[in-house]
Parts: sequence; structure tokens; C-alpha cells
Amino acid sequence: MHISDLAAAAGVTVKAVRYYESQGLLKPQREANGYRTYGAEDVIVVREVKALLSLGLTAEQTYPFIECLRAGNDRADVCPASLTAYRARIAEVDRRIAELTELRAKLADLLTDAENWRTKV
Amino acid sequence: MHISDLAAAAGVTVKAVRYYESQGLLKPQREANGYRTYGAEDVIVVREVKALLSLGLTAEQTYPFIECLRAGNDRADVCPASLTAYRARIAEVDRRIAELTELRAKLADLLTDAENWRTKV
DNA sequence: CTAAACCCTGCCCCCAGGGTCAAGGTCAAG
DNA sequence: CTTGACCTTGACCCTGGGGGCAGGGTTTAG
Repeated sequence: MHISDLAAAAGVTVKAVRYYESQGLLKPQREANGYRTYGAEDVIVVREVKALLSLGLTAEQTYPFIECLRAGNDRADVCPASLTAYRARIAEVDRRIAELTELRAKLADLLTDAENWRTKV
Repeated sequence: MHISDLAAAAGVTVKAVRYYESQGLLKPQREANGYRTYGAEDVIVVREVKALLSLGLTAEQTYPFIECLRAGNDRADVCPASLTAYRARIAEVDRRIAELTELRAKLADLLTDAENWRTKV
């Protein structure tokens, strides 16, 4: 299959597929005319990458998952490295939520303050 | 004062000051040799921009605050436009926290699922 | 006079692609 | 055989808030 078939099958753009390749996540064959050729397993890989990116992982962080797939597993997240990556991402999200919660409080204080100042004057 | 004096006084880097200028937040005079010259009021502006950026606003979104200062107000956040910007940012943060909370739940589910799959096999 | 310390502009880098382009390949209809 | 539609390729610029570096001009102190 050609790149647009893969992109359509996996629900991403052609541009995204080429980007994944540039990140080392795909290594398609090339036809004589230079066109990239993909196999059915690449659809699974691209879907997985898409899903992981939507969870906020970076392209680099999807590496262990893809390796897990390539190692012959049905699921990308059953390898120890994948579990570690999940836990790291959860910790990251928790940290971010804490930061934003604190930020929210700061903003609310600033807003209240500014409003009070206005009624005072 | 020159750019490094301003940067030191406001607690930012020289690079940041030049970036703020490129975003239209500062319009320094130029000496004959091309050096930028700033007044004491610019220190206030840069401090304000720095504070607002740390609250997660974009450089563009700091515009109303700076205008408020330039209009002669002692505080950048007492103008109606500033209050609106605060509220918009709070809403944005709330949305982001909700997103991340949902994402956190998804990740926790995936992790549990992957762990169970492993003990099962 | 010279060296340090400052200033200038301009370029490349991040991240995950989006947009656009010129060039060339492929396949069907006419 | 040619035209047109559609596909592919690589290459370039863009995002936000600067960091880092290059290569040059300027100023100030010793």
C-alpha cells in the first residue's frame, strides 16, 4: 500500500506519516519510482502512535510501544517499558494538573484583587 | 538605560527583551550607534509581561495589560480589558485541567488494563 | 593601545506536524 | 499519443518563547 492508503487506513494525514518516519517510527520499503510501500502491520503502528500522541506522549516516547509491537506482541502496552512509560506520563500529568491548579488559584486571586481595586476607586 | 540594564532590572534575559519588542510590546529609542535606550517605565512593562507570561498568557494576550499601563494606570490589571483577559485565561485553565483530568483517567485505565493482561498471561 | 564587556543583526533549534510548492510518476479516457 | 486527474517525492516556511551561536561594531577601564 502507498502512503495515502496507510494514512487513510490509520486515520492520519500523509504529512503525519512522513513525520513519523522522520522520527524513526516507520521504515517503509521503496518502489523503483521512489514511492513508499507499507504493509498491513504499519497500519497498526500508525494507529498506536496516533493514540499515544493523543495521550500527550512525544514521538520519541512512543518508541518502546512500537518496539513492543514489532517484538510480536498483539498489544503495544504489555511490555515492561510500556508500563513504565505509562506511569511516567501519569506522573507528568499529575504534576501538570497540580501546577495548573495552583495557577488557577493565583489567577482567581489576581482577578478578585483587580475587581476590588476598581470598586474601591 | 541600555538593554542589559533593563533586562537585569526586570529579571529577564536580553533575548527576552528583544523578543518582547518583536511582539510590539516595547518601542525603545535608538541611539546614534543603534543601541536601544529604555526608560524606567519600561522596567514596569517588562516585569508585567514576565508575570503575565508566567501565568500562561501569550505575548499577544498581554497587550491589553500593557496598554492599561501606558494609559497611565498604576496597575496593569484594573482596566476592563484586563479583567476580561484574566477571566478568559481562568476559563482556559479550567478547560485544560478538565482535559488533563480526563486524560489521567484514561491513562490509569490503560495502565490497569495492561497490568491485568500481563498477570493473566 | 588593548582587552573586556557591551551592543547589534541574523541564523538554527525546539515540537508535531500544517500549508504550499515545483517537479515528476501513473492511469484512464479520448 | 496526448490530455487531465490524481498520486508521490523532497524542500521550504510557519507555529511560541525564547536559547545559543556567529560575526561584527562600540564603549569603557586600565
